[in-house]
Amino acid sequence: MAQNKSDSLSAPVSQRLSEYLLILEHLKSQGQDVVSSRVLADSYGNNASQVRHDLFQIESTGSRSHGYDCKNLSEAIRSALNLEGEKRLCVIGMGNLGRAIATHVPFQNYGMKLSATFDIDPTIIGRKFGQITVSPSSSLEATIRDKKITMAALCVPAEKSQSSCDLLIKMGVKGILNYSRMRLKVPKHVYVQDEQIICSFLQLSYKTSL
Amino acid sequence: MAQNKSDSLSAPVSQRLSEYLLILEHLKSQGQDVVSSRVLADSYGNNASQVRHDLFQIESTGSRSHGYDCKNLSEAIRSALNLEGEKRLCVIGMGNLGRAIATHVPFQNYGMKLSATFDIDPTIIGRKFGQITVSPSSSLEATIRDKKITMAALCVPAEKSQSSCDLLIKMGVKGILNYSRMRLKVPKHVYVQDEQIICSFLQLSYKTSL
DNA sequence: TAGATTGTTAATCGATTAACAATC
DNA sequence: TAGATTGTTAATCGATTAACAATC
Repeated sequence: MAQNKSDSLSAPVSQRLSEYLLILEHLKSQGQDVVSSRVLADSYGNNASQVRHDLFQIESTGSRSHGYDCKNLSEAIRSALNLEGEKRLCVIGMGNLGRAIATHVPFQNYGMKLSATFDIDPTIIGRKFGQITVSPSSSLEATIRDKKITMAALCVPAEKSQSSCDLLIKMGVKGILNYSRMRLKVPKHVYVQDEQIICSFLQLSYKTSL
Repeated sequence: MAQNKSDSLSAPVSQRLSEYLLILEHLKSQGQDVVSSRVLADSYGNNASQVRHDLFQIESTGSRSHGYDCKNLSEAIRSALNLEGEKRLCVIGMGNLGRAIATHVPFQNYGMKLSATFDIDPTIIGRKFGQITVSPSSSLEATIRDKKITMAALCVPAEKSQSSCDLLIKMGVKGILNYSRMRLKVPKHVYVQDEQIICSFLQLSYKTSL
């Protein structure tokens, strides 16, 4: 057995594991039972050595000479990424991006549950996107507390983002995906991941200009 | 002087440079003329040493003892990221995510121009999001050719993504931001960046579970 | 068995951080 | 001048790749 199977995974590794998981789900849906590190690597776009090195860090159980059982591996990755249980999250700001997230992201397949969505606009409050009816922002504090929400996606305009963020943290939210155009100031115990869409385009622009 | 100022930047560096650029634009909008590596680092969330090391790789011109002139630095980063000129791009699939991109991403501030948006749904074709009226997917080939579009954001359902992608590549598109839930198969000369939103949430979930 | 593919360690490579001289 | 901050190199750290024995 040995070492650090239970230590936390580095960011590149956990990132890749979650992408392997999506690939596995797709393979399973196509009736594939087994996959080799080679095939996984071809699909992800890295190499077999890295795939095996990544999987070596979790409780994975490949069969030497036959590759990995898709179902087992999917479960091993889910376990390594702590996807068991049901983490509750909310979306703040139900413009087009908030709607896209509420409507199309398959949280329930990955141990998450979208428990609430919020907006301040009276013409949006009460509408339903995905499974959820939009609540007024004024009910944010009570809702987060009552539904024990621990994560949030922030999809509000730049001016509103820091104040929304402060409120979320005050109510005990531990992780925030920040889609707003402002960087957030947060205490150390809160995890913020910046997802400014323009940056993806800047990267795309740079890479295609080489 | 010396070495590799004109060589291409590594992915982590170009990534961070684009985020520094956003921070600089914000500082400028607040009337800040000058910024130190320390302040930039505090805002980005790394350390001053890394900021200087990153900026060292481009034609930046800080003033020892006073920091960097925001305007100069912004221009130096723009130049390093090849943001000069006007790169034309399109969005395929005008559901909520396509609309969010067309409406809220400030392409024109960063050397890009959204030249077309496409959908197959007749109830969406002809509507206007951002500056652009949605075109029918049937006109995709002609439009990409005529408007010399070189980049695309793919926001279509999983089933449609590979065929849309093939068409884009056939018409000469060099870079694709893939928001669809499928990994794409592309020839080596095409750059694809996967942006599956669920992966951001998986990462958030993992980090907040530690 | 022979062939394929994993598990695992070691080697390489690249990215981050530290340090400090240069200088505004 | 003294203090602040950059520019730049070297040291450290971590991530990726290579290699191959184990084994199904």
